Amino acid sequence: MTSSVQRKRVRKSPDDRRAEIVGAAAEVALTEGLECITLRRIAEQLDVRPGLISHYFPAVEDLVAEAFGSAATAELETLLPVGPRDGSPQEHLARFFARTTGPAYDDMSRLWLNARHLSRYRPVLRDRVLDQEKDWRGRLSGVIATGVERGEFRTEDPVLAAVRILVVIDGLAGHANTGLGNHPATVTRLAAATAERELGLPDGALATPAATGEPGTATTLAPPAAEPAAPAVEPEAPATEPDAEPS
Amino acid sequence: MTSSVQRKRVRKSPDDRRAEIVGAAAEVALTEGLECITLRRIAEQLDVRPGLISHYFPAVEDLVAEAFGSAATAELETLLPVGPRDGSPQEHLARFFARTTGPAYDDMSRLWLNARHLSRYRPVLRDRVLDQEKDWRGRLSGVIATGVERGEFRTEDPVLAAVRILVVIDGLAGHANTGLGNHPATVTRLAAATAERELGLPDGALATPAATGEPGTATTLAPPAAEPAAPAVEPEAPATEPDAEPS
DNA sequence: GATGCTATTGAGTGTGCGACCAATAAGCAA
DNA sequence: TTGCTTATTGGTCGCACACTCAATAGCATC
Repeated sequence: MTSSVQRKRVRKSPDDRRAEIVGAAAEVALTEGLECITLRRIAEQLDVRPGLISHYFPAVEDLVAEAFGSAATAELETLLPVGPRDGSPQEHLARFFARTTGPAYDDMSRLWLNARHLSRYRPVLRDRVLDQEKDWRGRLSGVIATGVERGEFRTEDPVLAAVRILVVIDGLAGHANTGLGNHPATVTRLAAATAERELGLPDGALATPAATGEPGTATTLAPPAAEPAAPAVEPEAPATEPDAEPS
Repeated sequence: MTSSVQRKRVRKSPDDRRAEIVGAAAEVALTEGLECITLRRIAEQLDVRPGLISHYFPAVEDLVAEAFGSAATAELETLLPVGPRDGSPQEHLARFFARTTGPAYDDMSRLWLNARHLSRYRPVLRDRVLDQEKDWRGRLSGVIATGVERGEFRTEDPVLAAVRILVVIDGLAGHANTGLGNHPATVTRLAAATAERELGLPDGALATPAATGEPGTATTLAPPAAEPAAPAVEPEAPATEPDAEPS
């Protein structure tokens, strides 16, 4: 009896529900930030009650780490797919830079920044960040090593080269996120340019299709050489929502 | 009457008090993070009541921005002093890299990371971050421009070179803060190496005193040389406290 | 030594957070 | 259909936060 209507319940298998929760949290993390992963916010997203989230993740910190791991893993998968390499390592890297310096990567770079900062206070997240760094480094150095084997690249230490490349990308990300828009191509060019230097490639070898203007005048002082062959992969534009204030 | 002892009050001039508050907030920002700048925390630091902080900063967000600006300005001042240049631009840059890639810069790089992330949610801080970026960029490009005038450096666009250098430094900072310690010298070398390339300098020209091994062989494919000796410019060790959980 | 200005306090408001738990209903198995 | 397991709910607790404001006391001035 009584007027209080009982809420309709949808009962799902723990595995499904758990995956659903992590998915929602990853989405919130990408669009609004890791701090916005709260019991109430995720519950609202899934149209369930906060208690349910607590049931699956007794400590929210674990959900935060899981959400970051999920998002980062997914991004790495589209960034450097491990499966059938349909192109040369050089083409792979060119696509890699095209995406990481493009708008499609904005959310992800914000998330990396977010995770790096937050991992200062949250040990579980911190470990996840270290894991992801390892994965990204491993995947990238793998591509590089393959390139070296094929004689496309020349470097003594693929891992070191990978780390340096990732460092530059993160640096660009940090700056891009603060400014209103992205950096001009002359700045983002730094990423590919670093890679070219690390891998013994000619200037412009890893240039983004769009930036194919006058290669050689741009980079530094070098009057270069090779024309950048156009690798044909343009990243899709991600749907982004306005941010929310977490405090 | 009554047993409740009244708290002893120390009355100071608004200017002094305000400066004191900003100073305390800057210290907390550097050691514990911008999120730890709360009315209670800063009040405790100064042994006053929270209400007093509110009195000087009706919106905490303003204090946060002020604290960041204060800390960043101070750091820039020791990093690239504007006054009497006692050395050549090249020496200036070498010291710049020695410090930015050393342990004395740890707190500051964490703070930059912190501020960049937090500025996503706090407009006032965001503006401050942009201001500081402008200052740092201007100061660094100034040194570079001087070097160009003197024929020490060679670059088409000092500002572009400055931005690229700062991007690399921030990238290193982000990675260093996540990992347990700092990166090995082979990675941090990336910063000076980028600058050398941007400025048309020979490899190793900006190397840290310690890393001054075999200039010219080091940068990319070559095995790095010297073991770290005692650097001439040794930064003071900052007193660091264990972190607190801001939420 | 008295007076007035104001820097500082103490007490309180409302909000959002994670965490906890007994009660409840969904849906599978008998 | 009946019963049982358990996924899900609703409600509550305590804490930390920013912010407000009348009351109070330090101190310069007279």
